Amino acid sequence: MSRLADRSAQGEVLSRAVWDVLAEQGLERLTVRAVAAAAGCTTGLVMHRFPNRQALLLHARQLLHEVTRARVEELEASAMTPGAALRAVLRQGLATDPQTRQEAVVWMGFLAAAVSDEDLITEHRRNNRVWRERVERLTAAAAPEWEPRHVATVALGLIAMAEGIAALAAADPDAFPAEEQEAALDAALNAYGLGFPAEGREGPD
Amino acid sequence: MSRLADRSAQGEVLSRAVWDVLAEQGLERLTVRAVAAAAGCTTGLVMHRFPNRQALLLHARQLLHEVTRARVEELEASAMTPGAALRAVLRQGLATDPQTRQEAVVWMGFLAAAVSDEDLITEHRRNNRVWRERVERLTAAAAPEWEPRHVATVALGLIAMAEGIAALAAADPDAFPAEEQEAALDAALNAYGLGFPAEGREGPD
DNA sequence: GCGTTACGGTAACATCCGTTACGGTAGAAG
DNA sequence: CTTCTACCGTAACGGATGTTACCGTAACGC
Repeated sequence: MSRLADRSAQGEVLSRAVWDVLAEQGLERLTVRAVAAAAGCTTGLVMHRFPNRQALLLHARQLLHEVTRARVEELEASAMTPGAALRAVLRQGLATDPQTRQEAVVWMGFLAAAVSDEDLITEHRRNNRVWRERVERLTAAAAPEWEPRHVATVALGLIAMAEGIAALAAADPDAFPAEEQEAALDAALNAYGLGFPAEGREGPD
Repeated sequence: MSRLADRSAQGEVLSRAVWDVLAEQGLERLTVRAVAAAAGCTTGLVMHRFPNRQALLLHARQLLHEVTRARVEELEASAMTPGAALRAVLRQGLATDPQTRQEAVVWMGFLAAAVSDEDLITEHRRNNRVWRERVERLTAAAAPEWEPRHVATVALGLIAMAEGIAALAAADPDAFPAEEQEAALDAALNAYGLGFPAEGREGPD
């Protein structure tokens, strides 16, 4: 029983080691040995936990999705208004601190790895479509009078902007400080008419 | 003299081979042998043209920047208005056809490779800052009444959106067809108040 | 026409990779 | 306490990688 828990916990430790190597050494140095060293074990444990390197990467990718999904759902649940939920959910996707910056680098590494890995690209597309539907749902809730087509277009713009800012900031943190990232996000929300009601958008209440 | 031309031309051939391998096989399979095979030569020629693999990648990265810069400057020069120039320049950064989609994948591969390559990350930052200044200049020309701070914020939003859309479409072309990409860009330009003056400013209804 | 030189292909080198097989060991079962 | 089993570290293997050394060959100067 404790064995099963240990097994699962070690899978998470190894996946987080994958993230560390991906963030600090890049995809080219993402070897089984490097992951084992980052996790404080040997390649033997890694290869007993996962059938091969590809499965290890896939598990790390899925865990990354699961972690961000949990964080996003908590943000969404604790938001006061749909507009605030939309902003909070998009904001967590930026690269404004070492934590999120590392996640952005890892995210990019998985994307680059997916070019030659059918499982990774499938996982990426599935997760991205879920993410897109979430932002569309939040956008529609924040602007109930919009037509679905416009909702989808704006949601795509917001998703792309958040992802783009994260990529830019991850690669050049000094050039894109946290304040500028958030200012760009808020300016976009305001321009779309999704800013805080007090600042311009008329609310139904 | 023809020797020098051949030398330079072969450097370009090899760099384009780097792009091909990066786009079709990904960063993990970007080996000197794969590049040589894509270029139709052997590793001997590659290693005589460049001192090592890192220099080969750096040259390919620089050539990619040079090619896109030339294309962007031509678009900018032939645009009728600053607003049209801004839109054209941003539009070429999307991933709307096989050509630009491949470029987006290559761009992402270089970014992932830059994590463990000091020269590549330096080159990336320099090119990105040049790119950012260009978009800021075009934005300021399209909206002369804006304050510099707002220009910078909107330009960042536009750059991030274009880059984000390209990344999304490169990884999942079916989910992000060309029309949706352009619609998102136009919607953003309109929302910021940078749409075509002839079309006026349209509301979300 | 001939020697020289530069160019590029071939092959080898050491190293590193993913993966596999084996052995020791710690903990559970009785 | 003994036995056994599951776990994991060690070490090896075949293959691939970046890089180097060597050698044939084709172009250029005289």
